[in-house]
Amino acid sequence: MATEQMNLESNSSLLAEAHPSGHKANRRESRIQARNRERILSAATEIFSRYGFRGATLDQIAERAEMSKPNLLYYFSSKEELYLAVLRNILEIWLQPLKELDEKESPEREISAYIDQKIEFSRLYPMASRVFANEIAAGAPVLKPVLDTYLRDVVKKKARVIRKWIKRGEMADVGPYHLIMMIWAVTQHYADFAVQVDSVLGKSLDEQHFYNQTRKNIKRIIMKGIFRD
Amino acid sequence: MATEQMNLESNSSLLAEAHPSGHKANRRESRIQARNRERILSAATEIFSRYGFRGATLDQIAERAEMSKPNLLYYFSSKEELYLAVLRNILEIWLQPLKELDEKESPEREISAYIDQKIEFSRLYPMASRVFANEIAAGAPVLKPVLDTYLRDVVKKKARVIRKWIKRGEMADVGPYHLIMMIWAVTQHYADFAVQVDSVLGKSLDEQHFYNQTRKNIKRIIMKGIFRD
DNA sequence: ATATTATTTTATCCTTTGGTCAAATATTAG
DNA sequence: CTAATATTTGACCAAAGGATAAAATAATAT
Repeated sequence: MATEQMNLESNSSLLAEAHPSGHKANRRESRIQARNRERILSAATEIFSRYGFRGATLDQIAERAEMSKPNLLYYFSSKEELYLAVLRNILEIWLQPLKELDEKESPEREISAYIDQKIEFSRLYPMASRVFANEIAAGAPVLKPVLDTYLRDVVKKKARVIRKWIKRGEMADVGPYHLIMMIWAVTQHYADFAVQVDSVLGKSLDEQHFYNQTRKNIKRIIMKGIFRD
Repeated sequence: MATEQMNLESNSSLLAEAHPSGHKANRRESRIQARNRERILSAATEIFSRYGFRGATLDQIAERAEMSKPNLLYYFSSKEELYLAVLRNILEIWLQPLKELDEKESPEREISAYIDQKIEFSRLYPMASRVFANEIAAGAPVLKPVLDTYLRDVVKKKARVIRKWIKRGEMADVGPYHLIMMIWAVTQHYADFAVQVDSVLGKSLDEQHFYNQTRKNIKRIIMKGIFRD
């Protein structure tokens, strides 16, 4: 079992919380605390990805994390809090690559790099991707406020970058938002629908050959679709 | 509330079941039966789409369908059976457009039509799309056998069609499977991630202008990506 | 109209689940 | 080594959830 987990310290003020985990005002996170928190988050990511927020049970998560349920609740005092911690864990790195789009670089290089990073995310954190997808598909009960403000602003800013490239005649005149969402859709598909991909092709992004082939195909079509060759 | 519902009689042997609803060997479906079944399926689609199989509750579904829970269970004798009925309802029409890809027609026309149909599906049945997405993301506990056989075969057949077009030099040399999945991903995105789209753009496929703009953008990029202009 | 069948509801059962408590058991500090 | 603190667990609880039984109410057929 791939212990899918990612680090994220820079909460950049969104979804921020007073205490690192809503506990008492602890002085510092002990080694054992850090270890258990991580184990729990990893287990939770797995279970939430499979059953969604409502469908996941603390018993399952606790079992995956190899500890008793009360022990789990000692670290995260409610299911909601745990779910929030998992989402917080995901959102920032999900969005990070987009933030890096730089108008001063060539669109070819930038968009190509963006696609690479998104596919890499799908490969490294498929479960996280599915938790995120699940939250969105469920109507984003938790993330909606963040999407409405933070995500919206980031995307708007980057749409402006793309528009600039278009005005400079460096790429085709496509809807910037649609382009961004198209890249999201295609790259996440291989994580969110991994089972379907496996049914149809018998392959997964874990296989390097398939991974590269996927990357090449996606990039070929999109790049050719927005640049003159 | 759009009463999202679709008809599907031709079960084409997959996911088939003995009796129309697993009940006693009823002679015929009465008017009231048909009406209630439909109401339940519609309600179930809505609730399952929001909470997944596990997260959905019969109470919620019954309430949405405006009947008591035992009454609901009179029509579908278990939650599983209801879920299966919903999925059955979805799968065939989800796949129908792909089946229509015809090698004797020009790839431009065929792929263009395919994209159109998939977007239309996202517009008409967003909840159904999310139920399907949910099932897949959850590891396809119910649909896996069907995906492994039926879906696999259909896609393989159509990949062959695309390969033929490529050999004839009528389109670019892209991986047929990746092309198909790319179209799935992009078109479904607007249904499965509708909330996100709304957060970022404040628009939905329900708005005709946005619908057309989306369609145009997707097709522009993909078509340009696989055809020389 | 009456018997038969179909539909609906009320009451109920049993299991699961999120969460609490207080008692143990480790761990760390002095 | 001992006191204080942190971690862990077993026993519970109340609410929710899937499902059943049996009685009541409608429809339909003859």
